[in-house]
Amino acid sequence: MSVDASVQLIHWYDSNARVLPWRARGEERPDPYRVWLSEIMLQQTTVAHARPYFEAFTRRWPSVESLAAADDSEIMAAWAGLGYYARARNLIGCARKVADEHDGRFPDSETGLLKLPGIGRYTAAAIAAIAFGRRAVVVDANVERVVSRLFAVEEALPGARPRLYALADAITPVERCGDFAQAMMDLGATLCTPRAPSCDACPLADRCDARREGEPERYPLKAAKSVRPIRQGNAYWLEHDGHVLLERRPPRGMLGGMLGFPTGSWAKTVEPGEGAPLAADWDEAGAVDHVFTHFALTLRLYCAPAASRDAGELWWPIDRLDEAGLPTVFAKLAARGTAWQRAA
DNA sequence: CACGCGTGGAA
DNA sequence: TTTCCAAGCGT
Repeated sequence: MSVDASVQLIHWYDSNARVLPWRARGEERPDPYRVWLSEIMLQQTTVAHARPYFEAFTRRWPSVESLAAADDSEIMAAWAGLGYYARARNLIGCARKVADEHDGRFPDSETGLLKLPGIGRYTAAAIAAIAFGRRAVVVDANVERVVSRLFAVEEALPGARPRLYALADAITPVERCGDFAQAMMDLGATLCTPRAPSCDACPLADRCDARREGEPERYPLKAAKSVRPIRQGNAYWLEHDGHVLLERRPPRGMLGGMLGFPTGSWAKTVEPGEGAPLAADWDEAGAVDHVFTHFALTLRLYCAPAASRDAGELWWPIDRLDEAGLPTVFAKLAARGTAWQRAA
């Protein structure tokens, strides 16, 4: 594929680009803060899922300085439901570093951006290209799919990554590099899709080796993946005077830094009632199932009234649990606990 | 470099 | 119902 093919793709993008809230309109350069925020939210996340979060964040925190000044707990709660919570912790660290050490301006080079928490190779390249017009090789899962099809790459992921990167590098132009990157991603998201790609509408169909072979859906080849293990555990709903006991989870690990109900251990098999925060007449209130990336979890819920509330503990008003910013698995438990409370 | 790390929509 | 997967990063 020659450079004029990238021009061809950008031409397609000029009339087919998706309208997205973080994209600048017309000639103006997009706001680096909004580009950064969108790129973090979009990591492993669909546009449809990220969009309302982006709208809420930018309305509440219109600048990196305002975000840097916000409380951790407010930002974590606003992120609740978006998943991969390390992104939110790194988002906070990055905003404060930019505000405190870079005078509120994002670095305009890949190497500068790479020094910031939560910004890896893809995101640094994307921000450099989209926000600052730099020539950068932007390779995400969309680009890997498009490139693997264009050149019918027979090597499987993840081993093919260096080869796909080199191929992407070879077709990346200097001019309008940010638009080229977004064009590749829009192409992957709308036409060159994982299943049933719309080759008939593709601006690069006449240059696509996979299309020529007749099985574009076969690419990218992927290594076989392992089975997802199943774990179980217990969760505890302790109630007093219209409040329920929550705890802030440790800053690292599963759901790190988020609020949740006390739980015992999560393991292949867990005894009923294991890990209770205190001795009580626990009432069994059913169970919830939840599937994470690398394991499936069943949590049994135990409910009991508490004799008192200790200072230093986090007791949340039950009728305002929807404002607590609970990760989805705990939001499911909250629904069961609320049902138990109403029944009692 | 392999693994840990969420979620919800589509087929 | 199950499987796949979506603008990856940190360790």
